[in-house]
Amino acid sequence: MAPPRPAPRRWIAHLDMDAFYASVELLRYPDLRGQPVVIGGGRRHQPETDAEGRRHYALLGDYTGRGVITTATYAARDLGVHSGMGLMKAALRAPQAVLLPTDFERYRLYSRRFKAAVAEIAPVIEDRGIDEIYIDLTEVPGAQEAVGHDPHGGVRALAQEIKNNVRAATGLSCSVGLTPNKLLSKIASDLDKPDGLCLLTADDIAERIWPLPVRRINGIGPKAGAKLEGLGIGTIGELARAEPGGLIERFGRSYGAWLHQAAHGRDERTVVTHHEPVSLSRETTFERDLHARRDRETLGTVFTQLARQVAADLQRKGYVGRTIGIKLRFEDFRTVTRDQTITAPTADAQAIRQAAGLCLKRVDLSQRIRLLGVRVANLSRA
DNA sequence: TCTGGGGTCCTAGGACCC
DNA sequence: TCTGGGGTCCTAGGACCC
Repeated sequence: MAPPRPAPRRWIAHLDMDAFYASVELLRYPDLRGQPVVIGGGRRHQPETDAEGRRHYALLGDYTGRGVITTATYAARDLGVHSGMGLMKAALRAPQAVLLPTDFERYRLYSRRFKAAVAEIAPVIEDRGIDEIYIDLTEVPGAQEAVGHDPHGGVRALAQEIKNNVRAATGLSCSVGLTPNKLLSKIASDLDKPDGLCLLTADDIAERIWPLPVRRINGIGPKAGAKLEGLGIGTIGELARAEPGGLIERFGRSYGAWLHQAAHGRDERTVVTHHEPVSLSRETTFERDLHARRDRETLGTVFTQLARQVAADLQRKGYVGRTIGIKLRFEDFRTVTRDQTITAPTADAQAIRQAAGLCLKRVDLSQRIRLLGVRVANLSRA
C-alpha cells in the first residue's frame, strides 16, 4: 500500500492585464507608444488619416461633454489622470494627452485570446471581467515541485509560462499574483505592475501585506475605508491588530468578522469556473439632463431602445426573466430603482417595455433625469 | 466641468403562508 | 380576549467591483 500523500499546497494566481484597453489600442496605433493616452468618452473622436497617410488624434484638451476615463496609459497616469476621472477634469490636467474612443468589441476579442492562452496551460479559470481572471494552479503538473534552491520554483515557472503564452497570443503584458488564495493573489498582482510576477506565501504577509493601506483589500471600498480611517486604522497590519469584537460591533457580524480574516490573509474561496447571470441591464447617461415633461418624446424613445437592447441581450444569451426594473439617476446624482415581478418570464421587448413603463409611473419625476436604465432579473434559461 | 456602464451581493421590512 | 415563530418572496437601497 502506498503511503497517504500529503494534500497538495494550494496555489491560486490572479492575472491582471496591464492597462488593458489602452494597451490594445497601442497595438493598433504603435506610433502612440510611450505617449500619454486615455481611453473614454463617446464615438466622436475617432483618429483620422490624412491624404499623406498621417494619423491625427483627438486631444483630451479639446474634449467637451460627459464621460470618464476608462483606462490611461502609464505615461498618462504620470500626468495625474486615472480611470474613473471625469474627462473634463482630466482635460485640465493633461490637455496634450491623446484621447481615443472605447472599442469594447475589440477588447472582448483580445479578452478571449488571452483567456484561451492561459487555458492552454491551466484550465481551471474564473472569469472576473474583461481583463482579469483567477487561475487554480494546484493540480497543474509541476506546480508542487521545487526547482534548485527555490521550493516554489515549479509553480513560479508555470506562472511565467502563462505570462509568456499571453504575450505570444496577444502582444500584451500582464501582471500575476501567485499565493495560496484569491484575496492575497489579487493584492499581489498589483505589487509588481506592470509585467509583474509576485509570489507570496503566508510567511510574507507581515512584511509585504501589512504595510499596505486597507483599501488594497478587495471588498474594502470608499465607505468602509473612510470608516476604518476614522477609527485610526489605515494599514492592513493595523486592521489585523484590531479587536475582532470591536470590528463586529462597528461593521456588523458578517462584514466585521470578514475584515479580521482578510487582514490576516485568510480566504478559503475556491476558483469558480462557471457562473449563471443574475441579471442583465442596459443604461445610458444623457448628454444633458432631461426633463420628464419637456423631453417626454426623447425619453420615451430612449426607454424603448433600452428595452429592445435588453431583450436582444436576453435572446442572444438564451435567457428569460421575471423581474423587470428601471433605474433613474437625477441631476443631483440621487439614484432610484423600481422593479416588478411578473408571472410569465419573458425576453420580449414589448413586454419588458410595458412592465418598465409601469415602474416609471411609480417614480416622482419632478427633478431632471441624468440616467435611465432598464434591467431584467430573476433569470432562467429560455 | 464633477462623477460611464455593466454587474454582484447584502440588508431590511412587509406580505403571505403554514 | 393578547399579539408565537419560521420560511420564502418581493421590493428598495447601498456598497463594492471591473
